[in-house]
Amino acid sequence: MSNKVVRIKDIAERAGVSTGTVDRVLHDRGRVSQDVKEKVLKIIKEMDYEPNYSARALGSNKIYTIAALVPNHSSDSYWNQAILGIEKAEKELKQYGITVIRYSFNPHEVDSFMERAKEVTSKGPDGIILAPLFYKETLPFFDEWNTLNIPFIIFNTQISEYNPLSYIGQDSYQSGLLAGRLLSQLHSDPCSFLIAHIDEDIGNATHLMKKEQGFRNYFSHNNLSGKYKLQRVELQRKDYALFQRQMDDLIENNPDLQGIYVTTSKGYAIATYLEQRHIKGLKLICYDLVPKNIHFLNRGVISFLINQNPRGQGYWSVNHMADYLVFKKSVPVIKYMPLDIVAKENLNYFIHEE
Amino acid sequence: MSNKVVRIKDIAERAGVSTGTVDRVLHDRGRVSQDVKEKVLKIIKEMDYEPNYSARALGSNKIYTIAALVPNHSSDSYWNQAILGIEKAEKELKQYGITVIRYSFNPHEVDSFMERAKEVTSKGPDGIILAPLFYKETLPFFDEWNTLNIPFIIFNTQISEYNPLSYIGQDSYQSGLLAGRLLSQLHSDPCSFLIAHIDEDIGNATHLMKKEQGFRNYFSHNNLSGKYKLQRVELQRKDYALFQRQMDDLIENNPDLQGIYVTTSKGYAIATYLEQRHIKGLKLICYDLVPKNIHFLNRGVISFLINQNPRGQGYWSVNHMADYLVFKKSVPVIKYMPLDIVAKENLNYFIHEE
DNA sequence: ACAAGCTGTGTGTGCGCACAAACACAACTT
DNA sequence: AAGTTGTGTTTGTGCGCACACACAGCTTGT
Repeated sequence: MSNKVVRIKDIAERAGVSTGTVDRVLHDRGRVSQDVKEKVLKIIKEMDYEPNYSARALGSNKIYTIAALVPNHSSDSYWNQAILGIEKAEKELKQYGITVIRYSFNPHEVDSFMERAKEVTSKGPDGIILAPLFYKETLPFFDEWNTLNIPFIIFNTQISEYNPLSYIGQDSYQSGLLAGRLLSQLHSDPCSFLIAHIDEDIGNATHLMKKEQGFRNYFSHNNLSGKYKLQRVELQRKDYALFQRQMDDLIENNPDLQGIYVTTSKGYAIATYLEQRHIKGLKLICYDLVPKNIHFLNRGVISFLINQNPRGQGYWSVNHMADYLVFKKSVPVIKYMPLDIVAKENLNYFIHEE
Repeated sequence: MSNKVVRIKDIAERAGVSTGTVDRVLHDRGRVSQDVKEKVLKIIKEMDYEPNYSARALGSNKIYTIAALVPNHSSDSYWNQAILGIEKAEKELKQYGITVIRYSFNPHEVDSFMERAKEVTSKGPDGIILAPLFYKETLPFFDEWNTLNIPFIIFNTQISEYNPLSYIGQDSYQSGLLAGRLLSQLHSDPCSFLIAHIDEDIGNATHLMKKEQGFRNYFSHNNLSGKYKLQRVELQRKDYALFQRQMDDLIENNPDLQGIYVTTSKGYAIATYLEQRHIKGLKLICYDLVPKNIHFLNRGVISFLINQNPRGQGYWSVNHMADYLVFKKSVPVIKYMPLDIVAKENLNYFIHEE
């Protein structure tokens, strides 16, 4: 194969037409006779043409606005990290005419989300990225954006219907499986494990149910159901005294309790409790590199963290949208983020990740 | 801050000079008076100028050849993966005029390396990437390339002296620490662990020594030296009967042996032995997602793999070289790859990684 | 003293592409 | 028959940058 890069001009020459015609064929802008179109397409294929993305970005000096609909619970560094990723991508893509406008909502108030989503819709951005925390309430917006022809990318929480341009995030079920593996390897003798959902309405949070399902299936698939006893518990931290009492009860009633799997980033809540009560030896696994979790990981109270990489999720969401809008590249329908197992010793690479 | 992207033209305007002058300042091509240079630099900083890399790559239609000096032991999928990463980068960068020429050598024969390295030097490429497996023999080439002004990037094995443009790979010491953490968490009762170097001349392989050092230091730093006994062993598989006998001896003489840390990707050798001898319960940790290791990871013989991501190393090596040559970006002196902990359940994400 | 070389500066061109504008020509209308 | 629309095509311009070139004013060497 030749090492010369094929340009539009080369195709035009071979086809005996001008570059403008080739351009119209490439972008399907019409105004090309059927036979010429076919001829050009054939030559494009033959010569294995690949557009020069630099030139493409340079030539079209459009300005694209991307709306980012992201929770903004300032106390929750998880979402802040997602925003950091978004901002990083924005900085890199600014020169291609990408501007990201953030619309933040309260992740615990549906109304707040609805209001912001309406605002986004009225602004008519070129693309939307969002973390669809409220399943039911989000669907009508998907419908509307589809009819308005606004592409949208979802991240963090998977919703396959209503064809988003792309989903970016983890496979919750698989991460449950992984958590099962980790806990069972940390304690190989028969004992009981807890599955803790903290501060969540798990009826509405399908991804947490998937995590639990994965966790449970790890044990059944590996014939460990007889060896380990599993128990689910839902906890709220609003009333901390109550939280403590519930934990006290759990510890007391489960003398063979050896491990706890927290399905969210709230593992630090249990870690705090364990330190207060001077309970040692209990294996604790939860999600995400928020400062409190890192604190307890370093102290050995949390054994492992599973990194959901919110920063990467934000970054790739914007990036894929830009690939679609600016470079007209095809983007993958699903981009599963890796399930990073984080211990004290490899923590740094996930914090400082570029 | 304004959302307008700053161009060379804007800087020229503000400085009251032409774009050519700004260009000369930017590339330090001389022919600019000292005061003008300072003024322009000041304005560049003030306006937070960032070059448009698309335009930069577009304008200069040079062709760059990068020489890749990589082991090619066809039976070793580790290096094949590195090559896959290199090829992926090459494909992406072809349109910017990057061509990668591979020079493969036998990783077990110094002469083979020397010969190829000489060949590379005589071809005078625009940049060189290499895995410097033979420390002593590589240094003279570094010297030569430095005088010839050929930038080189090393990966996989770190050599800090002789200022390479960049090192890409893992922090061996840190990965030893991590291995210590993993093994000690897998077996929390007092016992003894083995550090196994297989098929290597560890006198010449500094990175393996660093791994061992890290591993040992994990235990001393965490006051676990009393609890766990550590023992180093060097094994060769050439004579497999001998290998087996050595292993038999080790098992017999260490009744409290509970875990083995293999400093390379050769963990599958020990896994094979363990299966043959029907030895169960021994915890095994080693490196890299080569097929045989994956096989034993799936069967539970290997507990965890630490992924050194050869694919990523190859990819980033070419990428950084292109950043330097084509886009004139500054590249980081060290890019440490993350220490990925791989279990059966998160294996997929590291295999199919884009 | 005057060509030759150096220094500091401005100008012009082209990279591959997107897109607008211009153009040619046919098929209709009125 | 002249105008009107629509279709297929070409031509031209500009994106931001690198780099070759032009040129003026100055310093040398002979």
